[in-house]
Amino acid sequence: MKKKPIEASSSLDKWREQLRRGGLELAILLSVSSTPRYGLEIIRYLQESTDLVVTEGTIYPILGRLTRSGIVAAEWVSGETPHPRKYYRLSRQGQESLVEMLDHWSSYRSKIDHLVEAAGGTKS
Amino acid sequence: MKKKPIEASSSLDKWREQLRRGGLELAILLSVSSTPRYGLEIIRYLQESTDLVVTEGTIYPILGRLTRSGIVAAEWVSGETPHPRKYYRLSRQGQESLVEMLDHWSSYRSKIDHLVEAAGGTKS
DNA sequence: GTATATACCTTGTGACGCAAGATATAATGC
DNA sequence: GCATTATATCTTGCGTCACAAGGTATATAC
Repeated sequence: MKKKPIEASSSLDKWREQLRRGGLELAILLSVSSTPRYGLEIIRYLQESTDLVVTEGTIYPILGRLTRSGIVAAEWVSGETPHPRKYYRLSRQGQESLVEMLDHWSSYRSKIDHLVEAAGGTKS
Repeated sequence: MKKKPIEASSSLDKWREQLRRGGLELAILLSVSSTPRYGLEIIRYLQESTDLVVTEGTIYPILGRLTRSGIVAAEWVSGETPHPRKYYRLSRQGQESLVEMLDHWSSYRSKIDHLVEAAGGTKS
């Protein structure tokens, strides 16, 4: 028994997931924008600094995509640690993309907040 | 050739889409939270007040899902307009969900903004 | 009666995140 | 040696979702 009430993914849970996904790429880019980081390190960084939970199955495909499109650059570093690590950093193009993304994020945030205010008009 | 460089949906475009999706449900709920609205009206409202572009193929499935899960309630109104309209409003449960979603949105926004600040630390 | 306008709904497609599992390397325990 | 553990990266398969495109319904205009 026990069975742990698998009402698990309520529509609210799903929504939270969806929202998180929206900013995932941005969060990852921000993680490697000021200093290079490797995969697992990004996961830990996001968890520690924002409690955003990202798993390996999520992050590696995204990093691969970002690398292929030239937004981040990857470099293997071995010898200093047990297992070689692949460090990612923003490319020149990535820096430009990031600026645009931040701009877009800020504008998007304002739009939602505007809706919230418009809707909350009845509140005291 | 010609071929029109179908770099069409650049990775940036895709990202913008993804971000928008994250807040879509919230935006729709906010649209009907202070006053009932029908489908096309929601589309126009979002476009006019936030320039968020949502199409019918997007909104009806979402409204259907929200109705099935009891977050919004739908009511047909006919007779007063050429074509009958289906008005949506927040249910009691929907009001509770909305409060939680707003709370979550606010927290999520802070997390991303926190990352932005952390990353921007190097900027002169 | 056909064209136009408004409104709602459905189907097919492609992208995506992610759980689960595979692979690699090296240190530690016996 | 050989198994275990720890760290690290990568891949596969599944389910979900937004959305373009196409379909249905109603009423007015010509």
